[in-house]
Amino acid sequence: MKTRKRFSARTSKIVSSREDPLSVQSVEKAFRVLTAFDGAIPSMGLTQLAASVGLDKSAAQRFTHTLMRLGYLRKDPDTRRFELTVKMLDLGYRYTRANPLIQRALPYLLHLSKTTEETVNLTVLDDTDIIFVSRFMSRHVLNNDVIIGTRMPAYCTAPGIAILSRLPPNEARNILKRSDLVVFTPYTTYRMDDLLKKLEISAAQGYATAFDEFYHGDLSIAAAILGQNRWPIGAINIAVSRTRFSPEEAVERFSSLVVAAALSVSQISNLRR
Amino acid sequence: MKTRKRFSARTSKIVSSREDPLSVQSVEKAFRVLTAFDGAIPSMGLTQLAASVGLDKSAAQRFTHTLMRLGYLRKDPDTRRFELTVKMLDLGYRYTRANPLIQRALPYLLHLSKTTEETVNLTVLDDTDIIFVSRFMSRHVLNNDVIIGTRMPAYCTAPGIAILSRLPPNEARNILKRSDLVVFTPYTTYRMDDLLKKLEISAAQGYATAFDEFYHGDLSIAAAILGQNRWPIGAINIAVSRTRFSPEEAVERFSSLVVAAALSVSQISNLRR
DNA sequence: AATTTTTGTATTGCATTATAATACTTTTTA
DNA sequence: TAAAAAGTATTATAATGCAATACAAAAATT
Repeated sequence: MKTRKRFSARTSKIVSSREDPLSVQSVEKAFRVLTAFDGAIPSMGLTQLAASVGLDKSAAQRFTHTLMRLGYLRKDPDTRRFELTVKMLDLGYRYTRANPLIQRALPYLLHLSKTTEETVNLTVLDDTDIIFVSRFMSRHVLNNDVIIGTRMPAYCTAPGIAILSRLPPNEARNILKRSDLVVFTPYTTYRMDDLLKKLEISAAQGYATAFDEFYHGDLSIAAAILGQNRWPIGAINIAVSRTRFSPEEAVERFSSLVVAAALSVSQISNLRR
Repeated sequence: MKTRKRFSARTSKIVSSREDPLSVQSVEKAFRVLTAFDGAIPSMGLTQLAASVGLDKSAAQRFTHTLMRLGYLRKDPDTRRFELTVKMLDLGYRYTRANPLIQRALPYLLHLSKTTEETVNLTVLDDTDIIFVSRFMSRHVLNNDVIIGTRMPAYCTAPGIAILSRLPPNEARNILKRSDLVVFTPYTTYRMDDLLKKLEISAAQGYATAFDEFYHGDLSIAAAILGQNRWPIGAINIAVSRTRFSPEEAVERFSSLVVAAALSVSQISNLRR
């Protein structure tokens, strides 16, 4: 009867291991535990954690123990709740330091930041999102809760459109199709044909714009960075506040700077096709 | 007889598992693989990776496979070398968002940053190091390769001294003893009794200073943030360039601001003992 | 250009490791 | 104060992860 219980209990696991026998399930579970914590759920007790990641108490126990030993998790001695440790930052730090694009772009971003005194970002694409990987905020900055690691949908951001516009058209189209096209503001471009038109315009002029599409009052101008195969590997953008510039002024002032910086970081001689 | 076989076959592993049978070794190995990459070694082939983390090729194969499936590692299709993906940033991001100290401190840091127009940092202690967890750079910034996640030795930084000075004296002493006291500049404080004196001064005046101790030309003033038990949980510092201020001017201008901000973020009514 | 060596990929039987049940302890709630 | 819930510790079992091996594909060398 013991065996029977076990059998029924593990059916799903057996299936999943069959699907990919090379994959180490313990590792996957450990990451399930780690990624159970975020801004909404900053700490959990063992039972709560176990429930939230779909493990039994024993398993949760072993993984929390392991992750504590490795230093990524700590348990508050009073509340006995688990929380992430600062060592988690090491992981992101490793990526930043190991990434040649970020290292190569750094001086250009700094230069842009100092000459314009506006907010300058480097972003990369991850499926349907862009992720901020390097950021220099101006003192006029609008938005303080965009930090390194923040994700935004590609379709409604200047960097996202700039990157998509340099992908083969059907690739870009696929990404847009997969995207959850939410209307964040009255100015959000969300209709597929409007988005495709934006891509065309971006490809033609060499830079993309997004005015009030995600945040109210945010004017953003971006140009894609291309790798050796002319494949877009990221984007540089400048973001300014509508209170200080009109869209036209912003384009006039910053588009050529952004394009020039993106070209400098690109591993090719000319951004145009 | 089973037990006997176990014993002979895998002596080293048995030892380690005996020491801590609750720990999941696969997870530990996965993290060995992930943390093999950094600025110095941004990418590796399978064999090289296996050698560098002390796994055989089979194991390296399974862990890279697993980590790729989870999205933290990618393999360049041309070079077949592995590298970290931007998903690593998610992990650090989770910590930042889940950490109540960082969230609580944010508005005060922003305020400091805007009013002073100087570089403002929030740091926490991790053993003998401080780690930058939040940072607002001024345009006069000296040092561009300090980013979120950067570690520095506590003993030669203002935030480090500020934090240590609020620990029980023998705790602070133990940390200093464990520290590798490197002389970075001619002004680095590295003798134990000088360091202890710095702690005393910091405790007495409520803020710590570090002038040219790690970077030439860097003047830093820090105050510790205390938790409910008056235990230091981090520090706020302002860093300015010697080209623009003398140490005395910097102290005069910024020490009270830093102390006030740290007190505001602290969960107590008064920074003094 | 051919050969050797190195590196990467795929497969499999075996036994160690991870598992999950259970018992026990402590804390919280009623 | 009792009951319930949460956390901790232990252990037999078998499924998982292991490492050997074979195969394939690039580099490196001749």
